[in-house]
Amino acid sequence: MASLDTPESAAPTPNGPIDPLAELRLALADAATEVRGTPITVELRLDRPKRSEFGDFSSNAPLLLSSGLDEQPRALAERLGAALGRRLGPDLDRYEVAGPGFVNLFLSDRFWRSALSTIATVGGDFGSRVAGAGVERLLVEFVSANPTGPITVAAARHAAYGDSLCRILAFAGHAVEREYYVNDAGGQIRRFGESLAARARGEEPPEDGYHGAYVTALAARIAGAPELGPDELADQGIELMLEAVSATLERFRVHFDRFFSERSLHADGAIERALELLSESDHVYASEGATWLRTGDLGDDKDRVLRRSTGELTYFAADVAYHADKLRRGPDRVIDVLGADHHGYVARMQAAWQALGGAPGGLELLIMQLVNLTEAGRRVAMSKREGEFVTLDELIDDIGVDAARWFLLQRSHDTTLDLDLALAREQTQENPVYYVQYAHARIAAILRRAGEERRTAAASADLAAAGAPLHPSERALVRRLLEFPYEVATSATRRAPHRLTTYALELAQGFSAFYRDCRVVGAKEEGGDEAFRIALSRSVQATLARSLDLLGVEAPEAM
RNA sequence: GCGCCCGUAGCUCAGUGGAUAGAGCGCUGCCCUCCGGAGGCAGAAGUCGCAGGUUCGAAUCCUGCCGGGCGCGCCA
Repeated sequence: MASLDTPESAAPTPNGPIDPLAELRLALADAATEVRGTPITVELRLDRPKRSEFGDFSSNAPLLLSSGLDEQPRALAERLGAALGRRLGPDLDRYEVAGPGFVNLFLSDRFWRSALSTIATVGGDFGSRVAGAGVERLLVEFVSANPTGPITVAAARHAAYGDSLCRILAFAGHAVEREYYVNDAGGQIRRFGESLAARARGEEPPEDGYHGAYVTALAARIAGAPELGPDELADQGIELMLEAVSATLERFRVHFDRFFSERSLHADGAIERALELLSESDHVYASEGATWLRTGDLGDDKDRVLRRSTGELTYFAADVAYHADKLRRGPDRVIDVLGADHHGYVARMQAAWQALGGAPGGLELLIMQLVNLTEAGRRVAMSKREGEFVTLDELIDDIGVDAARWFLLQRSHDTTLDLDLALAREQTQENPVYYVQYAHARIAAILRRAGEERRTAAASADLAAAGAPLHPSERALVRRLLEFPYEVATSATRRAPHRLTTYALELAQGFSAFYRDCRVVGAKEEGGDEAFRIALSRSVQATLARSLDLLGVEAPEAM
């Protein structure tokens, strides 16, 4: 059963009734306080019942509130329903007490009309939050793929997820900065340079080097490559690779505010400064010729090396310095999106964060699981070393940006994902992304057909005024719209963009049912309310467009 | 061996304490004088991995097993 409660951080804004459902929840809490006689401490929710005979909304509040009281849940439910009825007045048709102690609410047309009126007034901002408690300044790092090769499908999932998450967080009212950490230092860069040097001379790269065909092509683009040394080649190769990566990401509608270079941390002494800082707080010690961070005392399995016995700094040392930099910039929260192969890294990074003086919970490490591409049951292998992989550019060429983003976002980030290329390639009803886009385009066609005059009339009509009785499909569709603010808030707090693919699909289906049952243009002929239906269609269109925008998918006017 | 993630319909997966567990694909059967048929409707299909526990109530929380993926460097 879908829960319609609002997460704590998504309290209704003080500047107006932009969320009718939140108002309903407030009325419920108010009524519960009256019935109980003392302020309530438990979180009360309004659920969406699975069966229509259980009402438009359902609450289990009596079951929760009766604990510790003498009163039976059903008796409490009866009093709660009555108290709620006094608050909602004509917005409530009736309530029923059911099961072990649920109170089921049946709202009136007056409620639905008034709710749509509110949604239509808010327009494209419906579901967004511009103020209120819980707004944070967030620094989100994602992708951060090594600049030694093209963006792969695995990194593409990170890109789609991180970007969509940022869009959602921003829409939910947070201030978001997006950052890409460029691993342009260390052993792999040396191997990259050596591989370029070998290819430039027409030789095979070293055993542990990079063997992809793109390395040869890259070497060919560097002027005078055969005469250059590995370091110089690596420098130029990384520069070219980063340009390509950035272009691919922009093509994928993913934009970063900053590319943060690992090498710059070495160059400007930031790592040394971070080490000094940690030494002052006694988190660092020397042993076996190396310098260690005492992560074992802070939840990690063991201590970790910052400076090798050879004198070289580790990748970890640079990352610690990077996070010291993030911390110094003062965001309320730092979010890193990491690959599944980095989950062993989480404990030491959290330990380092603590050692740096970061607030508990101030660093959030999200682990992305892997992507498998399937094509007619066959799995497409991906290994950057062997050069046998599908790049994001190839994926986009194959199935398009919209399908690629939708399918990569469709599943929870912590589950492995199978992407069926054959299905994603379909431009028919079998493909959910086209289904949703089709619904959007169809509404656009209907509104075009309605014409300027009817649209203007609908825009200026008093939607909340009494009118023709609403069809069940109309009420169901308004209710689906009302869930949008909750879905946005939940997607944000749970870092779960995939919820919006489900929501968009359900909203599109709700519109299809409405379209089947109710004429929009010419509604009067069947006793319907044309202005209401036009406004409803517009609101659905706007909410579909917003949902797709948060996913980074286009909402076409025509297909 | 230890750690993280996962196990829900034939397939891919939603569903982080509520009533008879859902969607998409696939399958079966219907519906185009009707605002976009690139669509819609109906149906078949499930021991929610297994076993205990907590609870008025568990796919959901706890414990133990089983199965799969990924990790466990003075690599990045």
